[in-house]
Amino acid sequence: MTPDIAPIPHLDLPHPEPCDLKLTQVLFALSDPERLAIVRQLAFGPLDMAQCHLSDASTPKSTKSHLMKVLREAGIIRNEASGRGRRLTLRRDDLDARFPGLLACVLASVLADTHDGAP
Amino acid sequence: MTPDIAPIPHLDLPHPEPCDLKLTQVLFALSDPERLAIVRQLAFGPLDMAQCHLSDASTPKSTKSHLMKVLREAGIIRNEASGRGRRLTLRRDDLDARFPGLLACVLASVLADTHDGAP
DNA sequence: CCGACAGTTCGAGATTTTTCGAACTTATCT
DNA sequence: AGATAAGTTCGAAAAATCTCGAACTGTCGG
Repeated sequence: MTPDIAPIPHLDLPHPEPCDLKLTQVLFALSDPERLAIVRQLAFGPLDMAQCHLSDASTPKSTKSHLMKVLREAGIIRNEASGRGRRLTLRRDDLDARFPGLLACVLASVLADTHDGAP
Repeated sequence: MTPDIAPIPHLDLPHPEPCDLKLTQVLFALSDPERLAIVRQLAFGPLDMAQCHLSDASTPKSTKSHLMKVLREAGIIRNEASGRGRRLTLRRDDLDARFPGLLACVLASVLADTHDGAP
């Protein structure tokens, strides 16, 4: 058998078009604390994946990768190859075009939650 | 044994306090198409549960009840006994106090989605 | 009071998500 | 080239959700 159309490695991953973003999918992606924390970190600008931390630093790479996948497939973040690693960017404009104000007030609420645990 | 504090039937169900609303829980509750459709119907005012329709009219009562429970426990709707049935109300003010603007733009996006299926 | 409504709760099975290790790919460094 | 670092993908097990029937509670009409 011919190897066919080449398996294509995992460089440029698929990202949904702005018009294809689904509200329910976006809300679902944001409904997980860990993913929401990732979005919060990206609110201040793009980040290399290695610089983007999870609440538990000992979480396996595959789990982190999966969290990113859910966010990417929902159209919330862009995940591009950059050198040896990956650069993560919040798709602010695309989200705002499709769901005006949504990201802004989610971020406002998240950031207002003054990272406190116990007084 | 004494019957104790009376098992309490399913009249007044528990509703979270405004300050106890969790953003992730709210987003999760809204992330389901069926639940979002319910919220859309309540956007124009309270409704008796019997008047609140699901996409599939043949869905069992217990399933409908469960959808309402998720919305109620997230603090999105109020579910009060009213005569033989139940009255559902969107907790607009409470949601807006805790997550300013969130419900508004979710509703705006949902309502903009001009209930069309196929052209 | 009895029966028809209207809904909630419980439990079990079905479906979906999450988690994590192993194998693999690419880029950088020596 | 070989080694290492950084991630993705795959598969399977674990955990969370959903779906639905059965049993139950309360209300309203006769």
